[in-house]
This record gives sequence, structure tokens and C-alpha cells, in this order.
Amino acid sequence: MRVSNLSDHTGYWLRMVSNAVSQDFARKVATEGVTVAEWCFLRALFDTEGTAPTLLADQMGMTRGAISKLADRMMAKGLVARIESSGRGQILALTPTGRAKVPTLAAMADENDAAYFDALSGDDRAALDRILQTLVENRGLTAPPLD
Amino acid sequence: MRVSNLSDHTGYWLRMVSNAVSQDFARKVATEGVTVAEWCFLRALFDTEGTAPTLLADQMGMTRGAISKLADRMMAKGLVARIESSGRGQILALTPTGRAKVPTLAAMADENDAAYFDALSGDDRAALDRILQTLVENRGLTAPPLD
DNA sequence: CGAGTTTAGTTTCCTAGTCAACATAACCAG
DNA sequence: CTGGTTATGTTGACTAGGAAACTAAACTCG
Repeated sequence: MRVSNLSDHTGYWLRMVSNAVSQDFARKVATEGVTVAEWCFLRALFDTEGTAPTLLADQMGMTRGAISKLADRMMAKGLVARIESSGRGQILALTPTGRAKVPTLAAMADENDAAYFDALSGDDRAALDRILQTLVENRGLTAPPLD
Repeated sequence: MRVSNLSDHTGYWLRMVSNAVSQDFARKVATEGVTVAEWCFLRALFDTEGTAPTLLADQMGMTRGAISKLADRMMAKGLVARIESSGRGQILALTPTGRAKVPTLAAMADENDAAYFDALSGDDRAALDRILQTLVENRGLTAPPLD
């Protein structure tokens, strides 16, 4: 019986590269004591005064439960504060410490991306970006890149 | 303070597409009662008489512990058998049931890949494959696409 | 107003990995 | 052969997330 091989699929190579990029980035930010999810969380909060957990869950493509726990962990690290707002609702906001970390982490993200993609020719880089955009639009993807 | 945005990075979009592809595939194979890791496991075993767990761990980019547990689950599903070989070593092999599932799952993999990438123009498809290969070679990636 | 419904956040249970400690078998030197 | 080292597979503790039940607040409308 003839069956296709894993490596026959574009998705296989896509995943291979994507995982390598992410894992490398995870290693880098770990030196700052932060996970990739935490980085996304910090970055999302960076240009707001504060955000409701549910909204953050939508933006990050995670469940409210996950955000709840993530917020706990980040509060424990002193990066984020929960601000009781009107009644039940709450607002998550960066602490000064958390805010101060963002530029460092953003630089790591830039560096990580460059390490992989600056090696491509200008044409290839542009083609890759364009093709990925096409795929995102074709499939109407809006969910962010966390598992 | 000016910091880059998540979506400024090629890696962000790569991950977005890669995750969408994988999650769609996960949904598909779930209808056959199988996870993506299990599919990789089955496929790896398909064209051998049997494989040692440690070798499989290398091939799949997982730890021996993970393979041990994965093998337990798949034995419970009747897809895989542990064959005691000489002394300590063991050999994992497909059962007839496991073997029978592979073509179906492979067809799903083909279909999933097509759903995403057949929509691209021939040129773009070729360019994507080529660029991904370039990245794999640049970085010397060998680890398989599981997290 | 007050009862039912919607929404927000938390919690519990589950899954699927890693990592590191472990037991034991295999290998190799003397 | 025997003692130390290496390799194999398993296990237990831990992590990060999802799903769904749960709690409580906030709306709605009769």
C-alpha cells in the first residue's frame, strides 16, 4: 500500500520551521524569566492603560481560564497588576517592572526574527511574507499564533 | 518608548498559519480517534517491521518518556504492539488494526495540505516550498515538527 | 422592582508533553 | 568473571493549556 510521507506535505516543513523559530525565541526570552505566552501578554498590555481579561483572551486566542492563570503567574512575578474596576469586571495592567521589560523582549523578538529571515534574499523574504498573508486571508485566520 | 509589534515579525505569521494547519489536521484525525502525535507514530512505524522506542524518539523529536507513554496509549487503542526483543530492548510495531488506519490518515494529511496550499498559484506554492527548504538548510533543522 | 438570562472570572479535571531520577540490562576492561 | 560505565525504558513530579462546571455580578424586560 502506497501512502504519502510526512515530508511530502508543505505543512510539515512549515511546522518544522515555525517550531524552530518559536523554540529559539522561547529560549531567548527564558533568559528574562518569561515564557512566550507571557511575552504576548506583556506586549498586548504595553500600549494600553489596561485591558479586561476577556478581551485579552480574544486577542491572544486563549481561553479565559488560561488568561486567569497566566495573570496569576505574572502577578506573582510582579509584572502585572489586577485593578478592580466597576463591580465584577477587572482590568489587567502592566506594573512599571512589567513595562520596563517590554523593550528588551521586543528587541529579542526582532533579533530572533532576523536570525531566521534576514538570511533570505530580499525577494524571498518579500515572497514569504506575501504568501503567508495570502494564506491568512484565504482561510480568514484571525486567531493569534499561540497553540 | 517605541517597540516592535508582534505582527511585525515573519515568525508571527508563520506560526499563525502553521498552527491553523496543524489544528485543522488535528480535528480531522480526531474523527479517527487519533492525535497528531499518534499519526506521526503510526506513519513512522508503517514502513518498518518494527522500531526501537529510542530510535522513534529521535525520529519524532520527543523524549523517551513521551514515547513510552504514547506507546502505552496506542497499545490501549490496539494500534501498536510491544515486542520483547533480546533482553532489555523492545520493538514497537503496528498491529494489523494500526496498519490499516495509516492509508486513511495519510489521505487526511494530503487533503489537509491541499486545503491550505492548493489555493496558491503554482509559482507561489513552489516558492514557499523552496523558501522553507532554504530555511531548514540554513539553520540545519532536523528535528521533526512536533512541539 | 424582581425573575430570568447573559456575561465575567475562577476553578477543577483532564491531556500531553518535559525533565530528572530510577532500575536494570548490556557492554567492556582488567 | 566481575566491577564500572553506558544505554534503555519507565516512572513521578511538574508545566501549560483546554473544556466545562461553577459563582456571582450585570443586564433586561414584564
